[in-house]
Amino acid sequence: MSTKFIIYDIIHAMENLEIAEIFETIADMLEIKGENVFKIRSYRNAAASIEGLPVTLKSIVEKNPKELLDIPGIGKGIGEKIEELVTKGKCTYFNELKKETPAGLLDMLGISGLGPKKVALIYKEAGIDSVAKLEKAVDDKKLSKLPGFAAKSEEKLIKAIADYKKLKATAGRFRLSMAKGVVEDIKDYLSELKEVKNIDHAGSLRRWKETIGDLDILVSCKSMNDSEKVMDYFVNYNGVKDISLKGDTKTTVVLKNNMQVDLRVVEEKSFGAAMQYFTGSKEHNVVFREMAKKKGLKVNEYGVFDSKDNQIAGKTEEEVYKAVGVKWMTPELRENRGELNGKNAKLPSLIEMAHIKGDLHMHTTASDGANTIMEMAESAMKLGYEYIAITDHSKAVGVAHGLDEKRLLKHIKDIDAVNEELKKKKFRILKGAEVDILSDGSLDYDKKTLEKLDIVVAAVHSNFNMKEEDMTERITKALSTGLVNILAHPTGRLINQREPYAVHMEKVMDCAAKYNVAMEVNSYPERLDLKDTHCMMAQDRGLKISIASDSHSKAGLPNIEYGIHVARRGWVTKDSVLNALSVDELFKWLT
DNA sequence: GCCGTTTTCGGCCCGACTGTTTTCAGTCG
Repeated sequence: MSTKFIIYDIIHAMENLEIAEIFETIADMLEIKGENVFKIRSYRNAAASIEGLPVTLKSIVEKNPKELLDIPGIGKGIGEKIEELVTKGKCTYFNELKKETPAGLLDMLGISGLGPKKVALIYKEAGIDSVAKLEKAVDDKKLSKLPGFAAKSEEKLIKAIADYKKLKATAGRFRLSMAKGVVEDIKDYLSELKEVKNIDHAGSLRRWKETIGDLDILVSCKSMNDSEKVMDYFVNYNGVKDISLKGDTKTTVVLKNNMQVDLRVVEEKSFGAAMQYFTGSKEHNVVFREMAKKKGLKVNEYGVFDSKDNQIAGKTEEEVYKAVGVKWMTPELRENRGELNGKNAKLPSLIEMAHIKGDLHMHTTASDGANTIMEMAESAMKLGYEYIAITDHSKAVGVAHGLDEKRLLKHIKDIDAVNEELKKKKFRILKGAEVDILSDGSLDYDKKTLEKLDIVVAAVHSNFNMKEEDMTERITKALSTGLVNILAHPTGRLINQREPYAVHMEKVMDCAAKYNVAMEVNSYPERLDLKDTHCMMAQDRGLKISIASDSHSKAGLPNIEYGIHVARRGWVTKDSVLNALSVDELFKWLT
């Protein structure tokens, strides 16, 4: 092996998410150091910008490093650091900072109530540089000697350290579907109070982010005199474990499942402004408020105010946007990806539930589903669909009672029979299968059997032992047979367990484009792994996107809602969605 | 460190809650 190859192997090509994380860490270290706050913000902006990027930084650097400067939030300094990270696999500035900042200090920042100033103080005055040492110091009552740390601070720290450890075990974020269930329950509970006029949830859940950090709920009352009553009632919700803080307008609790919930109470004339404010994203709001400022206006959670501090908008979100000269936009778009003032300020017309004509991934009792072919079809008709595809597991997934050739052939006949029955209702069931790409390098069935199917969904099932390069290779091999119509969960990973590698996704998408394979946005609550950025990557390549429920019961069909919203976050339009096609158009695409 | 329809310097979003203060800094979202 030549030296060149050895070096390439050692230097692991830096991925977008890793680079974003390095900039976040740099920002944390600069905060502890007490650096200029705007410099710190620049690093955080750059990190956020990189996270939402639909292309790899590696591909930009390879093409032309100067194009890095076109990315919002990235200038000369950070651009150079990205180039160094991509080509050399390291960042000198980052390494220098690391030398002067003990790693444990960064962990300590994760403890609620401890910010950079206090961490720096504890480190300087008491030499504490890890969560473990901090825990011991609190136990030994050593912290109370420090300025600003009285008895109450220590008491709070003990709790905060315990919470930190628990939250770390759950990686700090929760699945969208779980968060949705919890928030609806709390909203039901709060609406029983007659003082509550309006109630809705905001935050990343309203933006339908794939994972949720905490819940934000907003309530409006006729008079702020009622707010205390609302807060008292809220903290008595039976899921509440701890009350973190409680005031007239803002209360924060931690639920028994360690989820944090913020409740805000505002007057009715401010409800829209508060919804806008707390829906975010933070980056979207910063740009929005800057735009307002340029027009001599001020935006906060109570409304839009003119130079004389008169409120000119605030009751509804629409009027808040309008007052600043922006058309209201759906929360999924509010990520500062150019939706406010970018070159493409013309917003896309996004896919909607009403556009969906069918669902191309579901299971029946033949493998691990709970309902029959007919039951699934009837439920789909109730949703107004024209067609579905039955795609039971192949024999590769033994635990799911996957079908071998013989059982698949019988399954096909069964589907034919149901199709015959539903003919007069003009409903069509496509004969399909979900094959597993990683199993043995084949597509689980021979070519003759696969050609009897209308549609083949190829899935990459979780395999934590397989190297990313090997996964890419197997996917490429499978797609190049020309027998696959849809590629499902190409990362093979479940959310929160491991992030997919951007380079892997880029190669897979290029391959899918070459063989005209659609990418699936999977709505199964445990998955949702084709993320917003992946949808953008797919659309950039002209790929069709299949938004599927992957339901294992008739009750699971409406879960497609989650996939639709994730696709909307990725600016997916109706034209890109495979299952927005009519049944005739779909068959035309398949052949 | 980034940015520009007040442009190459001088800005950079806004407010609630807490604890320990004696009027506010730190943290958080």
